[in-house]
Amino acid sequence: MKVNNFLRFKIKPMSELSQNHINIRVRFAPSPTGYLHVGNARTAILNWLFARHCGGSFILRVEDTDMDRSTTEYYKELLDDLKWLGLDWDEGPDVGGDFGPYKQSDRLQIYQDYANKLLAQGNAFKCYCTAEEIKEKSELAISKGESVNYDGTCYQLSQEQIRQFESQGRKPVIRFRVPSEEISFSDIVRGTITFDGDNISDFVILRAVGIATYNFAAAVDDTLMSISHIVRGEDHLSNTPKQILIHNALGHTSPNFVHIPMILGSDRSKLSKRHGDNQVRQYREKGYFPEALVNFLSLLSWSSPTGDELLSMKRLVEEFTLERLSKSAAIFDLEKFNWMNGWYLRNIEFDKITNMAIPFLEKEGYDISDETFAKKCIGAVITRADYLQELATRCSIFFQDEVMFENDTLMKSESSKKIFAEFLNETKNITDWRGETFKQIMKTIQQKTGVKGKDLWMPFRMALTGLEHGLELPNVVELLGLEKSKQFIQKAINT
RNA sequence: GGCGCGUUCGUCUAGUGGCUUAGGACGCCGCCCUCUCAAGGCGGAGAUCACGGGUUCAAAUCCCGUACGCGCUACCA
Repeated sequence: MKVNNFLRFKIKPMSELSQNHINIRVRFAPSPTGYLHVGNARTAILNWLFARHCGGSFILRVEDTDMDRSTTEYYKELLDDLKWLGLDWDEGPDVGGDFGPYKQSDRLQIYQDYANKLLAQGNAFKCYCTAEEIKEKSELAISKGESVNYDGTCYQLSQEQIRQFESQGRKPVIRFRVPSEEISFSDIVRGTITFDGDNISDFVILRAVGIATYNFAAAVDDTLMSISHIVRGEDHLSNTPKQILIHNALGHTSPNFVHIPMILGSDRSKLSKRHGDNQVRQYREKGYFPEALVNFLSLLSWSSPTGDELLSMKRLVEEFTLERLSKSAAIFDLEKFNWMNGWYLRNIEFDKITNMAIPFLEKEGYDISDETFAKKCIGAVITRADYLQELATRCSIFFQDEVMFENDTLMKSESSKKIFAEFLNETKNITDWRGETFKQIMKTIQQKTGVKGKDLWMPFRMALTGLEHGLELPNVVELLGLEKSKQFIQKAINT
């Protein structure tokens, strides 16, 4: 039987007007079971933007109730990646706060107490069914076309039955008893959403080992931490009625819900390793910029009212509102992200770029003892790279001792041999070697040999860099220096 | 299987009943610049607004249905 309890569960919708109040409290609640996923990063970013836009609080809560998969190593890396993104939090496991502790593993007693309260109130019950028994029953239900619900085996156990289970060594879990009624709530992105309790199974809130499960811990903490808006991924939409049920049973008011769309891979399935890099750390290691990642990720399912896309953190904070969140999932388009990062590469202050790029050059094994030289190399290739690792790779032409030709047929022609020979001849007495000098020599070669344009420049580019297309040669030779330039041309002649 | 959510150019999106011959960005193509390739500037192609019904003088925008996609259905989060 369904009892319409709509009014009881209805969440008062909060308009953007009231969001300007100071008591906006949002949280990012990751579990430290791996490196930060870009989807989670986007959730963190949106929470942070919302909090900063409203002058509210951004809280970091670590959900490590899965003891098997959570590690302190990942916990540290998580914080590190969030900081790298430029996010900061007002309360969290590392900075403390009035609503701590902020690590769920430090709150286990709280969950046990609340579970006992629900037990005493009759909102929960001990269940001795094994995982195997439950699985068997749910498969049967599916085969019959029914929704997979707990069948109530342990609702009314006698003392005798309990004794029997205990003597078998069974440890009970605590399940929440889902009432047979409608659960309705207002999602700021999606509007009113209604679930029927009859379609929700009695779910475990406390494991046999006494540790709370996600839905329970999250529901308890969100109210205890006075969270005003839960901004999280759409994959939690179906968890929401369970959490509301818990809030309600505990006599708490539910926060506002904001379910943001998922980020998908190119084939529209959930973004995973298969699609390439899906961790913040991977982009970080390739030399993408945090401000570019934040910019790009915030534009997945959100847009500025101005229509602009290149947005600083400052502008994102100023312009971000929940109203402009879209409902549909977005594909992570690496090509567009590359473009955006490339834009940052070319627009961030050059000194900052070089400081960030130098470690990447080092990693390539280049000799960067001459910093001025390294900077010039970076400047020479900056328009041809989208991220620092690519930039470093492109700098190889300045540090290699030998040129590997992409295509050597170009250099075997009569005219190529002629212009190369002329080059060696012209540089015999040169001491002052700059790009201008090279240009002059090229002009002279052209006059003497009659070779010009592509036929003149292409062989030189191939001889000096090994590439058919690429940099402005005067720049290249200046950085290469006279000796190396001559040496490379000599090698080209011998090819 | 059940329940929930979603669906505008290849991709990210604007659009909240007439301002829309559906706008912008990435990518693609062309032109300019130029020794080449980038970068930059300019321009172009690209969407019967998933499909089918309604409501309305008028619908991408409101309602219903269908299809497809995604999520949840764990003693994961």
